[in-house]
Amino acid sequence: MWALIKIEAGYPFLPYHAYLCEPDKNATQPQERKVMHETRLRFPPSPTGYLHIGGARTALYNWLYAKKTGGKLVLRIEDTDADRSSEDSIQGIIDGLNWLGIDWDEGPYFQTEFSHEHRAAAARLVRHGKAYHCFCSKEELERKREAALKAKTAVGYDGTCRHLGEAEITARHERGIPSVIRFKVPERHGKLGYDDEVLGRIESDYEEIDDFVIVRSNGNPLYLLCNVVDDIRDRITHVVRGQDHMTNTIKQLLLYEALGAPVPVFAHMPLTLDTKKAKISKRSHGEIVAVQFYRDNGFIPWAFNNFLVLLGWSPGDDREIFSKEELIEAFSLDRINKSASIFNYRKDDPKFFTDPKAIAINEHYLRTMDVEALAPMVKDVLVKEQLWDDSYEGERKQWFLQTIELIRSRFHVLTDFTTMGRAYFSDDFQIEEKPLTKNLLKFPELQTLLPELAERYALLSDFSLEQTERLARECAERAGVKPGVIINGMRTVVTGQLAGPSLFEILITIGQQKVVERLCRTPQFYV
RNA sequence: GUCCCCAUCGUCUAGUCAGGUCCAGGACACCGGCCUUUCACGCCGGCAACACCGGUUCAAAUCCGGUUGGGGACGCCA
Repeated sequence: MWALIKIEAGYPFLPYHAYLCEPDKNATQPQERKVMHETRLRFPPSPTGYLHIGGARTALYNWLYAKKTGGKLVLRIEDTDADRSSEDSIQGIIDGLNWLGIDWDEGPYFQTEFSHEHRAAAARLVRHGKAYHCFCSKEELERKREAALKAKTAVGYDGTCRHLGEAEITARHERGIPSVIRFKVPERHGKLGYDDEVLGRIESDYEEIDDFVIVRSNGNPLYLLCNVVDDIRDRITHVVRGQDHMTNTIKQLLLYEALGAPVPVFAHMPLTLDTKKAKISKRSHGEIVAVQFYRDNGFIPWAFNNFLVLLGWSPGDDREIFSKEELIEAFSLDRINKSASIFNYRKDDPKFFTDPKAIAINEHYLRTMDVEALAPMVKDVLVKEQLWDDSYEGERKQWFLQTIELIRSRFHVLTDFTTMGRAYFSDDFQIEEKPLTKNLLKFPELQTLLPELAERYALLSDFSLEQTERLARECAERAGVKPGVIINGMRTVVTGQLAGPSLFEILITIGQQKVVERLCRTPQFYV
């Protein structure tokens, strides 16, 4: 069981380390022998919308630390607010985590399934005089709050019901006056605090802490309480969450104490802000902060994780690209940054649809990862656009892999295979405006030259790099134009693109028959 | 208004705890060059920051104090 070993002077709590120790009867100084229990972390999203990048990053950090320490990650859906929770968002969150490849060892648990425990805990606190019924009405409280705000004085509960007598409480209950349960913050002087793994020592004056509500008037327990009760039950050893929870942590410390439970290690990660330095949220930023958006826009899952982890953490050296194993190895809580980072997405930027660094990291993986590993991801986007052919996994597998290899260095996201790379997988593709005018319309002679060249290509028994290039250059020479005119004209007609790989490589890849057909179609673009 | 947290290039950051090796390193973005049938990749180069003031010290991005700025919390939301 838990052993309480070391008391830190001046604080009513044991430092967390103490709770992670097992007593050693033989040791003379048992506090020096720290036997760590299995680390247990949790990701507790509230199902009020899709998974957004802040949540994903929190999940990632928890997951990484669990993996690093050989511990467990618990997924717990905090659905205590029935009004705002939805089945859809539960599924959305799970889908998002699955896509990212963040797996969990236990759960998903649902907070509502444990409400009896939360109520029992609240009842126990009341019984022990550590919480009390408060009969102040919402309106009254709101009025006081407004007044305090207006008078520019402290905003917070004034303790009206804190000292109500037994008889008075019973009387009010009998009269049917609704009440909430408030936690009774101990009357102590001095400070309350904990050692944050990221921020260091965090302290707060007891006087600053208001008696907070733990159970609503309808009997439903609130987050502050549920969260602690669940963490105790789930034996959570490390709480890694955003800095927006810092004031909650102070209050929850009191709850742990009142419930007689060991305090976990806390690590508060910096928040991710938008380009105007406001906290990112689903409501004000929409799809650009949704994990799903990155899935749908051709991101490689691990590349996205790699980007996210760098938003507020660094390994201490110059490395930025990590394999899963490397990242787990390199990750640590104490190298998490203290200051908030900005998610530098560029709204309406024609070149970058999100943070340029995210795209850069994605490109890196897209261009360097093993083609065999990339192929299934390319398959997914092709399937979605009805460009997939089963032979790409059968007799044309080599062709498929080589084609990916040929075209990927120009791509940024997976969906580029279906847009810029469309002509490799389908005859139904558009000629882009720019190459049309620049490479085709500008040279009317191509209307006859390209079909002529097509005829020669059709007769070629050896449709090779050397032969296709030789005939193209001969064609240019006969017509008295620069080879580039022929080459870029062909690129345009064959791929629809202004830029691409070496043209003759393209021809071989697309194949003799299709190349001939496409070259013959040249005149139709001039009408 | 109160409390808490934070502060290095445009952005992500290294360096801060153990002051000198930092007229501050890397990445992305941007600009230029090389390569080239195009575009990209790649390679080479460039631009660009210690918020401010004071103190401690032989020496401060680094330690201390203050100022300013930014963020967060202050709910019968999570």
